[in-house]
Amino acid sequence: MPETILIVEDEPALRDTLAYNLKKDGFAVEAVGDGRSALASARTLKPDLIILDLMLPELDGFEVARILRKEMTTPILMLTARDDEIDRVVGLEVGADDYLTKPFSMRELMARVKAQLRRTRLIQEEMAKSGVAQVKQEKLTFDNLTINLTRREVTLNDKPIPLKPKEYDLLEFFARHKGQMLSREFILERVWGWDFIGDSRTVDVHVRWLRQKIEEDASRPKRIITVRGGGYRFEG
Amino acid sequence: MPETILIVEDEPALRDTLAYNLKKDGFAVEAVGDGRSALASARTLKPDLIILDLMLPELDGFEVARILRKEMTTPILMLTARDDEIDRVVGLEVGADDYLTKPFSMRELMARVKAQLRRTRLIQEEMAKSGVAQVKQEKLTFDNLTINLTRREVTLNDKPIPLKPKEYDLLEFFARHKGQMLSREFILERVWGWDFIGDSRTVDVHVRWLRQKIEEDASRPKRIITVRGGGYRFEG
DNA sequence: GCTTGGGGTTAAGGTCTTGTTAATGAGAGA
DNA sequence: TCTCTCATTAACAAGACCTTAACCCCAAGC
Repeated sequence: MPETILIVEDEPALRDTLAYNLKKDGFAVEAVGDGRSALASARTLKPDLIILDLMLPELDGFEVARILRKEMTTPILMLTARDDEIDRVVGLEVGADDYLTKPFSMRELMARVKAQLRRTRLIQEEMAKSGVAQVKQEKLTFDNLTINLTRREVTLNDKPIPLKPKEYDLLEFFARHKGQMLSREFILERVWGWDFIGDSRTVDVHVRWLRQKIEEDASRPKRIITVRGGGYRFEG
Repeated sequence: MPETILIVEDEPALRDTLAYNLKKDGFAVEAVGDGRSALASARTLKPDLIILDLMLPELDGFEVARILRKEMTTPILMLTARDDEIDRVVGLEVGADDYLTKPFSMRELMARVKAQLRRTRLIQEEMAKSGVAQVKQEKLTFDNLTINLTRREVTLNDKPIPLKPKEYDLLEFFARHKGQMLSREFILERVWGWDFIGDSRTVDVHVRWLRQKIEEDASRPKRIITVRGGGYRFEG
């Protein structure tokens, strides 16, 4: 439900500030520090907006933007250090949707993020209006398991699986972080909310319910793997 | 065919500079100096983008933007004199897509104009690809339920169903977003308006009334489905 | 084999969401 | 101004859902 934002910034201090402020405003935030992880995260996370620093280790922002542009229409907000890079950033070469020149104020960034997201929503609206209301349905697919983000519905072998709200949230979160080991604390923070006070065993219970619904054999899970002493890992 | 840009700026010097530079880059430019003409031009000209100064005689930029937003999705780039107006400009109150704080460089303006237009073009391509009809739809039909958009009338089994204004708005909105989960907040924002302050339970009540009128068995709805923890979903 | 600790499993409250109804208020039109 | 319609909100009921806590089981180390 909350909109997801991917931050790609190698400088830890700025990255944290960005993440903090966006979270405070109710966004689901994921932050990475290099180009290669950026690609990976963008692909599995399917964020609603990407904040991308131009200067990056491994694979610079130019490259990342160019690649992502071919794969998705997700709006990209570029962070540049030098004013004279603007032309390349916004031009056909990269195709960012917006940019900010460092240093910038957090207020300005928030304003631009919101403007960008609102535009996206407006456009979808427009598409719906101009005819058959078939907006593209966003989905995450793993074999015979599909999570339809637009419908907030999960199907297994094309049969809808009724999930309780928290189960769905949890599964979506797992799916967006496929292959990563996720500690109970991390899951609680992101799915339940930073203000959740309670037992981390709560996660276990929900995992069990999920397993019963999406695993072939819940007692021998293949999708949601237990990492003893660590947490869980979703394998797809 | 060149893209058309409408400039709304009361200061002649700046207006001419803007027009000159945009023309030089191949845009078709129309420039006006006050809010009232802005509305008129925007309506007849249907520009691809509007550059709108905040401070205007007759009708200020806030008002102009607010009015135009309800009529069209044309991207609006706001020019503001003061940094602290950003929040209002980009916020829900006005809904500009981008803004520039005076003074700004022409290069920066051009960059933002192009970014904005680029995105619009991208989206249109996307729309074309997904085969969305260009023609305005007159009716939306779902089995035995028909929504006549031009007449603003709903029939079930060819029998007209009397709907109250908000009920109709809500139903049309659902219909245009068939298959999408819609949160109460989203519905409120779109059907009630950006500026609606109030209880999200309001939606529930209207949904109930709608269900009573268009569902076969209102207590076991097949069209307007409750998505627990999420909102509602119209299934057609 | 035994011990230990983490994870699995279950069911009982307690809490939160939604459905439903009715009263109040706002606004249009007579 | 009065009347009527419609929108909004409050309040309660019903039921779905979440959390906790208790108990069980298994894996790994001894």
